[in-house]
Parts: sequence; structure tokens; C-alpha cells
Amino acid sequence: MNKKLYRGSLETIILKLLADNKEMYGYEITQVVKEMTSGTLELTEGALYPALHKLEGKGILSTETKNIGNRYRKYYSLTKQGKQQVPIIIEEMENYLKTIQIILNPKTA
Amino acid sequence: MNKKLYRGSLETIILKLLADNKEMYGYEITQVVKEMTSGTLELTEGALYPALHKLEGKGILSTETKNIGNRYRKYYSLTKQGKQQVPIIIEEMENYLKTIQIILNPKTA
DNA sequence: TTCACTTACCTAAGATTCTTAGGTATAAAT
DNA sequence: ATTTATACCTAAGAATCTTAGGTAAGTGAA
Repeated sequence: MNKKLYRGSLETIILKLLADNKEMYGYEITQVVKEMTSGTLELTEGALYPALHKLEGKGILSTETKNIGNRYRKYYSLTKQGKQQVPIIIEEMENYLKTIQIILNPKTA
Repeated sequence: MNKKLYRGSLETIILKLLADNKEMYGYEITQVVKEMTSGTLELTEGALYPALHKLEGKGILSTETKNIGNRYRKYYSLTKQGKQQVPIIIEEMENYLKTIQIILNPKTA
């Protein structure tokens, strides 16, 4: 079973989930993706956290740290700028998927 | 217009084209992809040639250099090993596309 | 006939984005 | 008491891309 990510899709996945769920924390994202894809897609934390930090640095995500007992969770949500960008990024991904389909399946696509 | 490749798909594209076309040379691959996708996907030679060399090094592709007047073309084709691998690689890509669709479109996918 | 464009190969430096492999700490379960 | 799960993180290295070149022959237009 090949569980590697095709590079470039992680960012889109994060943004789509946050568009649907308002706010999520990192670990939650890994679990939700795993559930949604029945275990096919397992995001590694070594890829996820740097990606989240990068999106925050670009002003697309903002964070709020919440205390849960003695622990904390860092919740991410889309900024106003992020909300504007998401549909564009998702459309780019969908166009790309269609384009790949043309190559993989030139008769039906 | 975003023409960047989502990383990881170039190899699959090359192998699918060679499965359909028996033999092709590098420049031809860039042109065919451009035509098939109406200009959406433009493979850069800086990505393509190293990818071809890598696949040849792994024994998946073999080459035959043909003289065209004073020039030459380097034709690539699938080895026996390559022909065995292609359907597996294509299926992996298709599974991945479906998985991404689950995230992007959780209702219909 | 010269100059630009296309065809056709290539490489190298740097950027990006991933994997692998850790580390830290609390909470829950065995 | 120890393992597993939750929850954050980073750093080294690998892989794969972009960008920016270089070389050379064929083609077409001014």
C-alpha cells in the first residue's frame, strides 16, 4: 500500500478541511483525514505542522491556543484573506485533477 | 494560470504516454502533453529529462538514439519490467485521485 | 542571408515539500 | 507501572520540482 502524498496536495487538503470545519487543531486534522479516507491517507506530522506554520506565516490561517486541563491545543482557522483564497486553490486542484484524467484516460475524460 | 506540476505526477504521465505510444522522445512528450491538455500542462525540460534518465536508470525505460539528418533523437520505450509496473503505478495514481476527491467533495465522492 | 524561432538534447543551483526520526509532555488504558 | 493515545514540535536528508542557463541543427521570414 502506497500512502505517500503526491506533493502539493497537503496544503489544499488543510484549507478545504478548515473551510468546512471552521477551526481544527493539527492532530485532529490527521485523524479526520484518516477517517474520511478509511486509512488510505495518513498525514505525517513532520509534513503537517510545518505546512500549518507556513500558512499561518502567510496570513492565510490564524491560531488560537486553548487550554484543555493541563494541556493545550492550537486551533487553526481561516483568516479573511484565507477565506478568499480557498475557492481559488480548490479550483486549481480540481482543474489539475481533470487535466491528469485527460492523460490517464484520454477516451472518456 | 497555475501551470506547476503537483509533484509526483510527472513520472506517471511519462509512463502512461509510453504505454499508449510505444516509443517517444523527450521533446515530443512535452508537445503531446501540451496538445492533449490544450496548453494547461507544460512540462519543463528541467524536470522531464532528469525524470527520463531516472526511469532509464531503474530499468523501466530503455532508449534508442536515431539519426535524423545531422541531428539525433533519443527515443524512450518501456522495458519488459516497465510494462509490468505501469498498470500498478497508474492504479496508484487513480486511487490517489479518488482519495483527494473524497476530501474535496465529501458529499458526492 | 541573416536573424529569430523552433526543434532537441542536456545540466546545475536553488527552492519546496516531503519522509524519517527523533524530542517533550499529559491523559488514558491495561 | 507501563504502554498507548493525544498533542505539540524540529531537524536532517531525500526527492522532485523551477529557473536559468548551454549547445546545436533546422526552418521561415524580412
